[in-house]
Amino acid sequence: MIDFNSPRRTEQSQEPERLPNTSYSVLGMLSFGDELSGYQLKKRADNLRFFYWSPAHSQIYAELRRLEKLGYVTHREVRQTRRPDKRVYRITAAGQDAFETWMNHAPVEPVSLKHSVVLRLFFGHAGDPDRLSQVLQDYAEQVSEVIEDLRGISDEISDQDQFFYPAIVAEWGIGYYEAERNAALTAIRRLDERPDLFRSDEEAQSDTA
Amino acid sequence: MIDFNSPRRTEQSQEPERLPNTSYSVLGMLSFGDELSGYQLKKRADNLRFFYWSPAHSQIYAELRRLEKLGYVTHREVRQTRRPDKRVYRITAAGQDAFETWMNHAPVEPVSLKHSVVLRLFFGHAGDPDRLSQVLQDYAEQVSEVIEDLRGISDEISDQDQFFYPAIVAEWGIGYYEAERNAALTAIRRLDERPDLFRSDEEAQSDTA
DNA sequence: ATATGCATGTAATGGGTTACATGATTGT
DNA sequence: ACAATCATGTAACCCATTACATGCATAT
Repeated sequence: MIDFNSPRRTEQSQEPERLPNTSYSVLGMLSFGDELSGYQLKKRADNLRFFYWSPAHSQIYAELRRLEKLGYVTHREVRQTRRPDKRVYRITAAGQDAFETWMNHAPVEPVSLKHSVVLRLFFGHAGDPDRLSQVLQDYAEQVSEVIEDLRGISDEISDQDQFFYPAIVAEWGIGYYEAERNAALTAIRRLDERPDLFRSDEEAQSDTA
Repeated sequence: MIDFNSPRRTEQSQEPERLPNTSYSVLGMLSFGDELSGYQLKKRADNLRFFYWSPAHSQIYAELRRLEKLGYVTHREVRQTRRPDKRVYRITAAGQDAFETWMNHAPVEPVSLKHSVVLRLFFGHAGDPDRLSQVLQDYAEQVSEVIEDLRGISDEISDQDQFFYPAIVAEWGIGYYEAERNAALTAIRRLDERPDLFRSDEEAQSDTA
C-alpha cells in the first residue's frame, strides 16, 4: 500500500536547502571567482580563524563533495609534475545564487561562543587563585599576539579596494581582541584586590595536606 | 601470541580521562555543592550563555549519566506530589577532585568563536550593501539587549561575596559586548563612508567627470 | 480547553574531529 | 637523512541537536 501521507519527502524539493554555516564559509571563499583546491581552501579558511573557527581538512573535502552534489561547485583535475595532482574547485552560477541568498536572507544568528577561560573564571571558587591568575595572564598574552597579527594584516590591506570588507573585519577584530585583553587584565586586578576573607573556611577540614 | 606492544590500551587506566568542556561545565555547576536535577542544571547552564553556549537538555542528561558512570556524581530520587518526581544529582569527592584538576591544569585553549555576522561582513562583496547594514544594525540591537541584561545581573551580584567570580565574569561580559556593539556601529559607518567607485561594473563612466 | 512549566528520557541524524593512509617534492 | 609542504582521502568515533514521546500540575 502506498502511503501518501508519509512525512518523508523526496529530497529533490525546491526548498532552499538550509546548509550549515560551514558550507557557506567554503562557498564564500570560492565566491571571489578563483579556482581553489581543498588544500588551498583549508589555508584560506585558517585566515577566518579570528572570527570563525577553521574546520579540519577532512571537513573541507566533505563540504566540497556536498556542494558539488548540489551543483554549487564544479571541479577539474590539474596535472602537475613537480607536485601531486590536484583537484581545483570553482563556484557555479547556482552556487553564486545560493550564496547571495544566504548573504541577504539568512537570519541574524546569535554568535556561538565557547570561552573556556571565562568558564574557568566563573568557577574560580573551585581552583587555585594563583593558577587562575596565571591562566588569565597566558590568555592575555595569546590575545596580544593575535592583535599584533591583525594589525599587520590591517596595515597591509587597509588601503586596497579589493580588501574593503576584510579590512573592516580586521578593524572589528582588533577592537574585539583589545577588549578581551582589557577584560583579562581587569579580571587579574580584581583577583589581586580581593580581600582574602572567605577563602579558607570551606576547605579547612577535608583537604588532604 | 600476546602483543605487548599493542597501542590499544585497556580503558581502565588511571589517566585523567580528558572530558569535553561541556562535562566540566556541568560538573562546575554542581561544584557549589547543592543538589540539582537535570532540569535545573539546564536552566543554570543557560546563565552561562553570555560566554559559553548552553547545551540541549538531552545533552545535559547524557553528561549526567557519563559523570555518574565515572563516579563524579551520584543521584537520588525525590518523590513529589504536586510535581513529577525528580532525580537530583550531587558531586562526589572524586568529582570535586576531577574538577579542581581541570581548573588548575587544563591548558589555556583558544576561544571557539563562530561569528556568522562577521562572516557575512567578510564576504560583503557578494551581498546587498543595504541588507548588510541592516544585519549589522540588528546585531547591534541584540547586543544592546544583552548589555542591559548583564548590567542588571551585575548590579544584583556585584556586592555579594558569594558571587565574587561571577561578578568578574559579568564585568568581562559587559566590556566584551560593548566592544561588539562599537565594532558593529563602526562597521556600519565604514559601509556608509565607502566611496562607491568599485561597486558595480557600469561605474566605468565616473572617470569622465 | 489549552497552554505553559516541570521533569525525564530515547531515536535519528548530522556535524565535526582525530587518526590512519599514501606518496611525491623541496629545503636543511 | 629528515622534516616540512603539497595533496587527497577514508574510518572510527564522539559530540550535540532536533524531533519524538510521556505525563502531571497550574494558570488562563
